[in-house]
Amino acid sequence: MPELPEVQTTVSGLQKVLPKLHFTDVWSDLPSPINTSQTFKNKNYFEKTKKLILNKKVVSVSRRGKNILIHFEKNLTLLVHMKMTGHLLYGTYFFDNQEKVWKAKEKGPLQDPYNRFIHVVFTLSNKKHLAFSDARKFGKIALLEEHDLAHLGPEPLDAHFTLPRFKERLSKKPKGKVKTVLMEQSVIVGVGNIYSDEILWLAGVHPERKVADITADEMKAMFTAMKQLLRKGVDFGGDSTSDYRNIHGERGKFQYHHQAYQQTGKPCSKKSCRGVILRKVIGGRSAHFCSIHQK
DNA sequence: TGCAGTGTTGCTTC
DNA sequence: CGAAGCAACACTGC
Repeated sequence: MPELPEVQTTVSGLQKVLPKLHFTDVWSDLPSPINTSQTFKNKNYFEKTKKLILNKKVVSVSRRGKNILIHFEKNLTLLVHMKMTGHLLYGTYFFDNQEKVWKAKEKGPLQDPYNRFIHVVFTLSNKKHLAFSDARKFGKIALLEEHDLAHLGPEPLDAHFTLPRFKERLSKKPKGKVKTVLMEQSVIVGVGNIYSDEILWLAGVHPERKVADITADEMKAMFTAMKQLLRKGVDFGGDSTSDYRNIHGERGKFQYHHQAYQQTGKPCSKKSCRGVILRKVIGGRSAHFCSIHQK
């Protein structure tokens, strides 16, 4: 789910609704949420954070890599990472005392089954809610700290991110397999399993090629494919192959344009290529690629 | 029915 | 130091 285009879709949605509002309450089903040490899983941390963010106006919402940043007045920022199965959902919710879960009042996409995994609910000053659902509870919600973003590579869709810079970043890991390196957030942010498969299919590069052996032409092809596919992902509102939803509970449409990801066994759709899409575990992730044209 | 597979990432191990 | 493996968790689908 959430790679750069999905996170950007969520952020774009939040940018339309959150600024100028403030949170009037925060609920969470402690101690079940959310991920590791300094997060909402810790009751003291939750209470402390709640006290800090309540009644402060949201100034803006931004994205850094796959991190969502909600900026409040007084220089306070809340970081939300959706990891595998997180969603931020905006709507009017109510707590069902019988079933002990939050439910959306609206009919429509927000009635989605993922509501039953809501673990955090922010009540907003317009009486609506921002709910965080997360089936696998890998997600992270915490106050932003300096070191959270320190290790991150450059933004691939930034206009200043050029081909020479792309080569320079990848060459930090000359011995790495190219698919793995593309997904490393310290090299470039935003690319995950789906988009890396699609980028390498379009560029015609085998996912297990060592970075040091990639030719200049191939570098250029990967760079172009990366910009093109991430933009396409944003344009289609993200990828809902699995459970990604935007803040209104609606699906993205990038999944209808996969050429490689989860296309195992299908004929390759590249013009006059006779290949078939293979699946292989590379670096612990399932990689999908054409048997012929990705060399 | 059981087990393999699922977007991420950070920690441990070699 | 870097690369690889695995754990965090819970569900879906074959």
